[in-house]
Amino acid sequence: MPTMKDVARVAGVSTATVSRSMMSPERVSEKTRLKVQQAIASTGFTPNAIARNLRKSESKTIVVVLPDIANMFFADIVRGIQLVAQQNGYKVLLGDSVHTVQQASVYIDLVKTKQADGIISLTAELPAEFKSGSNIPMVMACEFFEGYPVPTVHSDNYGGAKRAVDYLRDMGHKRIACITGPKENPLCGVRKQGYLDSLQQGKLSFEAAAVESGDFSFHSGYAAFKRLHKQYQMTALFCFNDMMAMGAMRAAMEVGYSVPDQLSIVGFDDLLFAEYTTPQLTTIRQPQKQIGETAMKVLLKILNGEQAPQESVIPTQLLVRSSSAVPPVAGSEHKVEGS
Amino acid sequence: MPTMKDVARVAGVSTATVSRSMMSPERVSEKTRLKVQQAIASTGFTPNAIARNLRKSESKTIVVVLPDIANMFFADIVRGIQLVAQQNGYKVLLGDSVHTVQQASVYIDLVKTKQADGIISLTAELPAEFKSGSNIPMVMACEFFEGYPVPTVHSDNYGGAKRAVDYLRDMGHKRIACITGPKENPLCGVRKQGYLDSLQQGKLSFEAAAVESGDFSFHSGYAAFKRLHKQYQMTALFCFNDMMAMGAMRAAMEVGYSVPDQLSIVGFDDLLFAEYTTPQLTTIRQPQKQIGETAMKVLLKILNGEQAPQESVIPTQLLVRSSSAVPPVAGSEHKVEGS
DNA sequence: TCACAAAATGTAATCGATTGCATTTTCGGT
DNA sequence: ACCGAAAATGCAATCGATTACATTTTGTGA
Repeated sequence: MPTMKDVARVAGVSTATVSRSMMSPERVSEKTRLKVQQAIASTGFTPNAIARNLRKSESKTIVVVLPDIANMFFADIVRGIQLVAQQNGYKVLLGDSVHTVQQASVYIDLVKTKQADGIISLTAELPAEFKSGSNIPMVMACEFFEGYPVPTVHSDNYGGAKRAVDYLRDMGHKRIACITGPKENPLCGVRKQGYLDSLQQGKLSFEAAAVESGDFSFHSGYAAFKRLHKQYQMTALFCFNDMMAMGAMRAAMEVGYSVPDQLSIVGFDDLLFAEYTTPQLTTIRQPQKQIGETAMKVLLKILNGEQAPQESVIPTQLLVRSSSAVPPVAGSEHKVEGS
Repeated sequence: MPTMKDVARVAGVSTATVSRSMMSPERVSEKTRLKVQQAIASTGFTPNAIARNLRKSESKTIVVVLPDIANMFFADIVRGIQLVAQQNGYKVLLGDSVHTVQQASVYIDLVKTKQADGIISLTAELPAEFKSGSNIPMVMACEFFEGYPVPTVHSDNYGGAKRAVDYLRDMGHKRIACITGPKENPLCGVRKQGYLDSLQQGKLSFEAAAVESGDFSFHSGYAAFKRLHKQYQMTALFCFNDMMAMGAMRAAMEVGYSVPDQLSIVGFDDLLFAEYTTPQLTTIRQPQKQIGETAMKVLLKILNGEQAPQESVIPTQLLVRSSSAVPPVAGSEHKVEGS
């Protein structure tokens, strides 16, 4: 591999001049700049970015940590990050942590070892060091630790959940069930509060039997519904994400509910696939691209040493499709087995 | 940030000793190694990998170029790559090329500039330089240029397609339609040959009207079916991927086919979602993880200067689920509008 | 034509680790 | 206690670029 020295020799100048004709061409005369360019072409020289990074101690690279590359929810967030990063001369690399802290550490080490300048984490499964604050430039998107010292960007989970349930109430539903995510997930607490507040606002009483929890997967939604429908007679169901909503929809159909006539289902996320289900899923859309853009902007501020907002909340949006409708008229509800 | 010099000063040794106690501990006495370890801990030192990479001129990092991070088909391939990479001390970073050659170049430049050691490309949308052979360590997985000098790993497209159509024939289907991918995609030519050969082997005549093409997206599958069912009366449909199969299934149901009673549908890929459709999709499974593992193994050979196979073909597998069945008895076929 | 500021270029230090070679220390054997 | 080999350590060059500072060249006005 040719180095700058080779180019310098061929062009008959010093390496400093070669470097300058790339970094700050205005400081080099037209004539020599041309010579250098030709020398670069004839040698097939590509600057060794490692050496440059070492010298400038920056890599113009940021790493995005994903908990699961198969989870399409993150795709548009990454696109948003990429857009803003590119506009500011940064490269984006992705790391799949496969939901493990250990793998996440590998990517975080890239920053510690100066191979990357900063991190945007789309997962909360991170090494403990972040709980006490660290000096690694990092932004969390989508998830958050409560009160942890890491700047966070996420959508309006409370507002979105409340909007979903308000919508069902407004159509006249009185018995609204809910499938939550894992209880320890802080985001779930917030969404659940939205659910509860909407019920209360509509003077509907909360029943513990109306709530089941899953782990955000299709199968957990399926299983949760199978438990749920035995213990609670409902006309509407709000799920904390689309995957579980799809699983629940499958389960509901299997046990004889017709959707949306006897059961309205609302999800959360607006996955691409939410549109492809039959019936198409009504859901709360998270503006993923905007979340990504915002996260990157916050990270840029941190990298530039500016003051960065500790928390950025992005509004959500209700998308009404065909999995939800007014409640069934009395007598046409789904009959629970054995009752 | 503390450097090795700081550690050396604190431990009262030279930087060489510090380096050695990390790189080759057996060459350092027990006593000093301990001193060094304490010094490392007390200074909070993390080695600067950039400096190391510069010196050793390797980064132990490989980059995987994805055409579209939202396409879940690639997820398990990445996992397979990651597994083998990790076992061999390599880090894996992903780059989303968003189907553009320009973005792909950015990631390829990482290798040219020594920030990464090699590339596994999951897309054929690459700069022209590869057509004539390049000295960049690279492996292509899933796609391939015909006759290009880049080692390739892909599944048995011909055999998979033929298997799918054989299966439909064996159940008694006589009118088997097909939705292909873009005609210019080399992989499509191969799959189509599998389709044709199976027809011929079953003494079924090929009709041009039985074939429509899409671009692998849900919507294109949907649109292709809407064209197809007007021009060809079929009892079975083979789609070149699952997304299009899902789109076609939606379209088929909309125009009144019942699946699988009146129409059997078989896809290709085995996406996670193929299992979640109603009815569940029969498909040709590509062993994605194995493709990833193989690709990484090939890349390792290249990186180690060993002889690498130019082409590796991974067998596929037929997964029979509920979107396919024996053909309808005479009289119960779907009636084409207006006929 | 000369003086002097501005522009162009070169010299050499630097980034932070690794490592070949030289030097010092340790230790077993006598 | 002494010798020599082996083990441990240190010195300094090196990877390939960037850049402060020094030096040379160019160009301008009188």
